[in-house]
Amino acid sequence: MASIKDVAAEAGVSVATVSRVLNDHPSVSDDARTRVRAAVATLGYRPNAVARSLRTDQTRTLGLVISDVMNPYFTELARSVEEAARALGYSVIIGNADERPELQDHHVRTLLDRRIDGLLVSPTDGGSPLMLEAARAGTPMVFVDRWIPGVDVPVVRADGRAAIRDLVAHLCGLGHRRVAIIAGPAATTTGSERVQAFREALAEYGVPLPDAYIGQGDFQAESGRRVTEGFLDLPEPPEVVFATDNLMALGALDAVRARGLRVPCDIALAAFDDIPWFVHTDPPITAIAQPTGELGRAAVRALIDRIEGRPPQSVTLPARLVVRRSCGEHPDPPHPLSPVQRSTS
Amino acid sequence: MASIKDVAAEAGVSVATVSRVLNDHPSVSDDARTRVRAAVATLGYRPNAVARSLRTDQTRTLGLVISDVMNPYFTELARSVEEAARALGYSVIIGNADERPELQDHHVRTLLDRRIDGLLVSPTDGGSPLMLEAARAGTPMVFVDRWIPGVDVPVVRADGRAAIRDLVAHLCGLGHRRVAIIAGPAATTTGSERVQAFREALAEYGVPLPDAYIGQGDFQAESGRRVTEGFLDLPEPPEVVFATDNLMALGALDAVRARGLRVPCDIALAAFDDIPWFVHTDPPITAIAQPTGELGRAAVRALIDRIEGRPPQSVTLPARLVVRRSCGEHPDPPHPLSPVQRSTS
DNA sequence: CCTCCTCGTGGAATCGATTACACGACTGCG
DNA sequence: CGCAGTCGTGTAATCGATTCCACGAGGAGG
Repeated sequence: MASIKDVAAEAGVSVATVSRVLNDHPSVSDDARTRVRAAVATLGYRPNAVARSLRTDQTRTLGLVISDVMNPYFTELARSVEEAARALGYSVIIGNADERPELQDHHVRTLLDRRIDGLLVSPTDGGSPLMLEAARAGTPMVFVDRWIPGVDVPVVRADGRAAIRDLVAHLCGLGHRRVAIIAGPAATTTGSERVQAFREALAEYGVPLPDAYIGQGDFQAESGRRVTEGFLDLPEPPEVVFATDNLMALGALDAVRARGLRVPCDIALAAFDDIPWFVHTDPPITAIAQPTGELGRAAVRALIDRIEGRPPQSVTLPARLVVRRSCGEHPDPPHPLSPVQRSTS
Repeated sequence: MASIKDVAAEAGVSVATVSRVLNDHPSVSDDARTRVRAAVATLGYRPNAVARSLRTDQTRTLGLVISDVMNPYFTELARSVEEAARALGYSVIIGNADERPELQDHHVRTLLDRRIDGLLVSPTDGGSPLMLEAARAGTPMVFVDRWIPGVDVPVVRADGRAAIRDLVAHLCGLGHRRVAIIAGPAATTTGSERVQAFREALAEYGVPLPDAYIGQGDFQAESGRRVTEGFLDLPEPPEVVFATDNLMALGALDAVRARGLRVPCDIALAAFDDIPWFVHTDPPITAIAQPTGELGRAAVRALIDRIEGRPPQSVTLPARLVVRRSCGEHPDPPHPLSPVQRSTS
């Protein structure tokens, strides 16, 4: 592959001049500029990004470590992050932690070794020493969706509490009193926050949330299935199951089906994180939707602010409830014919 | 950040010795080795991958350019590729082309600029000059899922023809005669191959495939919706719609719903590419499943063979039909000797 | 005792870029 | 005509690693 020296030779100038042309430095004569441009074209020369990064100490690359690529929420997040970064001239390298702390650390380490300019993380656990150390060492970093408390790193996330209150109002309005929740790992902020918000909202309606109705999941489909089976085995099973992410909702649906039960007649179901497929499940699933695209854009903005020396800021955006049919019909149906997607705010 | 020089100073040896310790070179005394190890630990030193890559001319990184990350099929492919690559000591950088040739070229270019060791591509179009050029220039490359004809690059893919014949048999056995297909872009091999296989299989049953029943899609949900609406507007709409990817099937389902029609009573639906959500749609959707994980692993194996100087080989794996309820029930009750695999929901 | 190996080590070149500095040519002004 | 400034360009240092080569010490063998 042609190097800058080959271009210099071909154009009859020094490498310094070639470099200046490449970087649009003003003090280059028109003559030299055109000769260099021609040489670049005939040789099909492309600057070696590795060499350039070594010299300039910047890679124009962002690392994104997410908890689980197979979760459509994170896929969409990754997509919007890449899009926003590309618009600002940055590339993104994605690391998939698969909800496994050691895999998360592996990716953080290799990203750091590659000297990425900044790191976007949705932590799988409560705080790996590696990440803490990186943050302390001054690696530009922003948490997205989940975060680690007590670390001085901006956080970009959605606040689901209002939407969870709306959901509880919806459920109670439907007459449900025995409601259960499939929690995410307590080590994740989203895991504990959603349970707490749910409990508080229920309390406002005088509805208890007994321990037996709190199942411990891990944000993966299989755990949703397992926890739901536990609920169904209870002497008095819940009337509603609220899965705190979409994958666990899928598992819950599996478990309900496997027993030959129907949603919502036999048991109601709601989920955190809305995805396109929820419109088409049987029945369409009531879910809490995050402004995923906005989240990704805001996270990139914050990180690049931090990288380029501007003060970054944390961002919290509201989530919203999207009512469908998986929790039962309203006793007074406003529009009995409309099949899907009503949203409340 | 500490460099190799700092480690050398701390350990009281030369950078050459540090490098030898880092790379497990045999001729280093035990004494020096332990001193270097200690220095590495106290400084928290990590080798700079950028500098190393510049010197060794290898990045131990693979590029993967896929057509659309939001398509669960490709998400899964990406995941299995990353997993297989990691097991062999390589990282993966994913580029999402979003079915747009210019975006595909953008990613190929930045990947090449970063001097990745090899490129895995699922081409969005019939052959960008950039990719052809890269292949000719000797960049290790492997096509996965889709490919560009006439280029000497190994291909790892699933052959859907047998499964499509099974699907046609299933449809004809159900008594359907007016069958339509939503095709992918003709420029992609999968786009044209699936239509052709479908047409040939239908011919064996004496069923025609009129032009009016061939809709042109682009592998995105919106096109599935648009094409399906066109079918429904026909004076004699089809009895079955076969979407050649899962996203277009989703769009088709949308369009059918929007008309207040039901699957499969009013119109049957089948899709290429099976995904977990198809079990839970209303009704569960009959689909052709690819061995996605195997495909990803085989592609990585082929590419790394090529990179490390072993002869790479093309791989073709069979896809298989998964019958669910979206094409209607068999007229004759549960028939266990069906040649195709039934899924238990 | 001298020679020849082997072994561990360090010096220095190298990868492909960027950029500080020096230098020569030219311009303009006094 | 001479001096100062501007402009375009080239030389060389540099980034952080790897690796070839040379060198000195020590052991084995003649």
